[in-house]
Amino acid sequence: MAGKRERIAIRRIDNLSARQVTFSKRRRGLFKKAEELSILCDAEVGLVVFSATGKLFHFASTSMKQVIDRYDSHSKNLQKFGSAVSAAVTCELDDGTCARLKEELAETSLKLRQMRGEELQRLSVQQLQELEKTLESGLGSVLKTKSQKILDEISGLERKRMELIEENSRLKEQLQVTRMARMETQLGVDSEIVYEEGQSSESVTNTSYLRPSTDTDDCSDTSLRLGLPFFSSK
Amino acid sequence: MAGKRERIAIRRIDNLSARQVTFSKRRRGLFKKAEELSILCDAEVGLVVFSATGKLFHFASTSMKQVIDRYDSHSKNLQKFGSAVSAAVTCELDDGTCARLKEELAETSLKLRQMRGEELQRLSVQQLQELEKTLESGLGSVLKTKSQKILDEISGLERKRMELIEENSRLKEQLQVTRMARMETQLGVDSEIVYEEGQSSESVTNTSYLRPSTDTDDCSDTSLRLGLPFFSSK
DNA sequence: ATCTATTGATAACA
DNA sequence: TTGTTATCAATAGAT
Repeated sequence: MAGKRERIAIRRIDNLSARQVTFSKRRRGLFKKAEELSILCDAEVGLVVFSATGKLFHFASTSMKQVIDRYDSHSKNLQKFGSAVSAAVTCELDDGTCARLKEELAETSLKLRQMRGEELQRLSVQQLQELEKTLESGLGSVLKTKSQKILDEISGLERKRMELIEENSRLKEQLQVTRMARMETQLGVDSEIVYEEGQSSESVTNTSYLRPSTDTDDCSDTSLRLGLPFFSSK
Repeated sequence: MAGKRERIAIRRIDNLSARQVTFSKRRRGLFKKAEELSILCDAEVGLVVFSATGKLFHFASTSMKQVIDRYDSHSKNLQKFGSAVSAAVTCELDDGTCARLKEELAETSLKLRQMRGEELQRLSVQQLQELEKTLESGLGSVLKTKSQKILDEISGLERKRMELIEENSRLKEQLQVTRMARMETQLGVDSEIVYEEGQSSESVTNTSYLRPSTDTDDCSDTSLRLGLPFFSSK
């Protein structure tokens, strides 16, 4: 049936459609792996891909802006120019703020890591106990919020479903009226027209107007019935 | 011989060294696939990865600058002013570090608050699920660490207890020897001395030397017995 | 770092 | 495009 697969050389694929197919498949795989790496290893990952046709695809574990900023700050440590004096002054003015920020960040991220279960060795049993309480209460809130969201989603969907059911009923009624009008029209013309139209019709109603007596009880439109049969209790 | 490999769940790897090993392996794989995609499908690819320890890894099929510029021009129709005042540009670059720190701090403390169960409303069910996993795994680590610490404390106390018991034995022996010597001395002097010393003694052994026959089985040092009453089975 | 049993990705085909 | 399958490639766990 399928692929007698061979290893392929890593060079541009000449065939256009094969190249496009491969692009789709490998792109998905690449993005999947990028995300997995960021989750598994707690890494910050940014990935940008432009197809040969110029279409953009991107992924960032945090945000692309953050990744790019961080990348710039890493690689631009070796870039000085022009007004070095004013730059130095400006920088020094901010040093105090920066230092404080760094400290605060260090402390906050330590707490975060500890909540994730890292670097617990230095904590006392007492502190661990407190952390445990905090985690349990946080977990409780998360579970509660999650449940609420799921319930909200369900009722939203239910509402939409009801709206669609209503609309369906309206459409069905209109359809019925239209068919009636049609039948009355037919009664006043030559029956050959029925033959011709029967040949060319592609509508979902096909030839049902030829047997109007079964129209209301043959359950022709099953899409209206999903989960809500006519005998539904109310 | 080698790997009984199991599928792994895509969630943060708790064990630090395992996480680092996986990071190395998967990072190589990811970069390889990024390059292959760019070659095979004639795509422009940019990939940036920061390890959990902050180390930077990057790949670009053309140049990172070009990729980022192209990304910006695609995603931002609201461009910044070009090359206005060089001083202003310089300032922004230097502020970059500070601004980035602020951003990072904001994000980190948001994550921390979310782990404590606050500000969960904006999260999707998916994200809540992730948070739940993280909390559960963190809680697991905390409980494990706490248990270990308690066990360590217990064995530490046990060790000290044993040391004290040993020391006690030594002291008892010395005491015995001393008494013997004393008694021998007493045989040659007035017995009144016994009375005087009995009055001034404040040692835990108090006057037990008056009844040496019970000395070896009366368990004289009660400080070692807390929670271990005399009738304790042993 | 090196080695494999396995899982995972994907080239060719439908 | 989507799905299937035979194969190749990546990699988790062990050494």
